[in-house]
Amino acid sequence: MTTMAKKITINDVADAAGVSVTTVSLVLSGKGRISEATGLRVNEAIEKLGFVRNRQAASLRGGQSGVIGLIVRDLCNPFYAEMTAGLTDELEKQGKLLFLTQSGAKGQHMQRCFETLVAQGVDGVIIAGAAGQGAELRELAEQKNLPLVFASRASYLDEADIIRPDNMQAAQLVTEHLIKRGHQRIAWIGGRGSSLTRAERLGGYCSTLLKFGLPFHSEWIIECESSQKQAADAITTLLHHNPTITAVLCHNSTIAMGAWFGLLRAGRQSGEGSLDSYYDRHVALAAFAEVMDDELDDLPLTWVSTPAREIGRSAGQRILARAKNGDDEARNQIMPARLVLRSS
Amino acid sequence: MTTMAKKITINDVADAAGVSVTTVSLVLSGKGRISEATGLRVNEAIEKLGFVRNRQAASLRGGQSGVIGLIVRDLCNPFYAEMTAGLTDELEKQGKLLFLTQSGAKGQHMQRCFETLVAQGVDGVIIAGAAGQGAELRELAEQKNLPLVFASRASYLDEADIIRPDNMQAAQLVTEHLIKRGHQRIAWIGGRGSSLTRAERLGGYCSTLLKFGLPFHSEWIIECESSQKQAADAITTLLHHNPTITAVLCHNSTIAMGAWFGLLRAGRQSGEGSLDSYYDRHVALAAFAEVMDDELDDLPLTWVSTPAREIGRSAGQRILARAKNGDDEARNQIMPARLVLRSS
DNA sequence: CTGAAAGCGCTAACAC
DNA sequence: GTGTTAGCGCTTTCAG
Repeated sequence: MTTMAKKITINDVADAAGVSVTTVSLVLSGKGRISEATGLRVNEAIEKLGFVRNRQAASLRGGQSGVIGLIVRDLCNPFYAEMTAGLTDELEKQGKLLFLTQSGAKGQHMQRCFETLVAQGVDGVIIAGAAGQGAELRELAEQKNLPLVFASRASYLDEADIIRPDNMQAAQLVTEHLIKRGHQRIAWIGGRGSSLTRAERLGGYCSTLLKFGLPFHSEWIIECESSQKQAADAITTLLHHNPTITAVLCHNSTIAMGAWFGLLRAGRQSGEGSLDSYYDRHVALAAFAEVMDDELDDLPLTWVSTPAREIGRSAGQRILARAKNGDDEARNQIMPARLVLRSS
Repeated sequence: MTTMAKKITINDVADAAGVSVTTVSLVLSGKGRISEATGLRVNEAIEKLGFVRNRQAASLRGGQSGVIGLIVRDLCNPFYAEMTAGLTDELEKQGKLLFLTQSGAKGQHMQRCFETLVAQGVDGVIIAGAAGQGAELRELAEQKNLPLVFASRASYLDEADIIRPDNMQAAQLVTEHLIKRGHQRIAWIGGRGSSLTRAERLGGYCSTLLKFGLPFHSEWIIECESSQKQAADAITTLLHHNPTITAVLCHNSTIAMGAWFGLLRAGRQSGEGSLDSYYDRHVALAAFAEVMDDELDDLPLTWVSTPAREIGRSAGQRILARAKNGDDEARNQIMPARLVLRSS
């Protein structure tokens, strides 16, 4: 603690530059037409004094705070972490800032978070993982006349302004890919029955099978925790009882890793080769990936990705658009998945 | 967009309750002695009007904003994600809020982030992953008279107010554990040579070996990316060339998973049993874990954890303490690791 | 093109 | 206990 550095305000700058505060403010925001000379003088003074504009005061008077609030269910979940990273990137790029709050796994603190953010004067709120409180929140936001955007992993019917992955299309994409590679007996491993994301993906998987006139067996759909060990065991059992299966869809990267080790153990390594040469020996693996996982680079599998980061970015653009224009345009934005092929 | 709800201020509340703004303010902050009756009346009015206090205005006048800024290197890194989660938890518990910014992997945006946070009037800044810019930042903060706390994964010599894991102690802990279980030939797998965290851990590992008069072989220390495949290959090669090794320390959970599969493949499964019965057959595995990883539950290994979440929490407490008291007390806080035993 | 002055919503002296 | 009043630092009419 050297010098109790007195806070520099635009008044000080105005004095130093020999102009009025209005002029300084104008220079700061680049609004009114300021003569080159004055502008220069003001900027010099700013530089010299090390002035930083107090945004709180600015927004108190002006209106927009340049701050967006995020309520995220659980930051440690890689999907949300990645989404949040994408969001801050986008916001910072636009010169905005983010308030981070966590609603808790079951959304216990949702209400409190929302209130806090409102009190801070945010220009909009993004909810990542609504935990079924969509309707109330939307009402609250409307009351306060505050832009609200949802970013989710699956669709919630009662919410309107939402950005989410197209889980069904993702599943269709990867299923169709496997079919086109000649696979006719495609199984599914991973996810809990209660997962909405999984349900949507299963929809895409089943519908694609139907579309190609392929058989659908509910015994080929294995529920399983996201654990490599469980996945390895699951795939082993599955193939033991259903040796004709030639391809397996994995609900996420952990499952995929586990499945791969399971295959290794069973001597039926995954591979992308044509069926003719691998029939009855190799089983092809494909997986869903919400975040890029370096681990997957080592595996000979094809995966379909719905970049969480992109969802974060879009959510950022969206909330800013809504905060700027009084109202909004597009709603219910669905982010398509991309197929990433592997040979290895 | 139903009604352009006019913003409610304490003036409205004061009117509605038939008191002055001071009284309302006092009730809000619970400071002055307010009579039971008035307090009740004010709160009723607040409730009825749906008033939310504008914190920007409050902090503009009062001083403290109740907001802390975080500059994190990369949110997608599980360590930082967990740390950030712990931090927001702590702050929210204390009624504070967090601004989240990302400095980028190489700290490219550090300066800009810092400026932005200052402009927003934060009460303090936490830096997670300083990327060697500690000194400049500390100077900047001192200039602005702003509390600054570092949260790191390893020690940076030029930074003072820092909270970090005790990597050396962690390594000592786990190494000593292995030795006490009878292991005398302990190898190391994982991490890049450029990692400071790894260097500190290696220090603890080596010094413990020395302390117990055990041999140290540099060939037993394998550098390796955090990939299961590479870890599996590395441990296989290692044991092939050095079959007498009885235990392996893994730099993180991915390495541990990979090592375990490598052992499986080689038929030398990890186990915690006494050496007598497993000698020359089983190899014991131990690992460092910065975040709890469910995957590890499946593995028969002992690990030592430095909870990233705790570091976040401590950083939160610390910055708040510094923001409250003009100055600080403890510095360079080192978070000890905890040994978690497994039998399985 | 630039300046004077009126607040944004709230808090903190200081009165009563 | 409660009311009056003067700002916090900035933007924004409205005059020059």
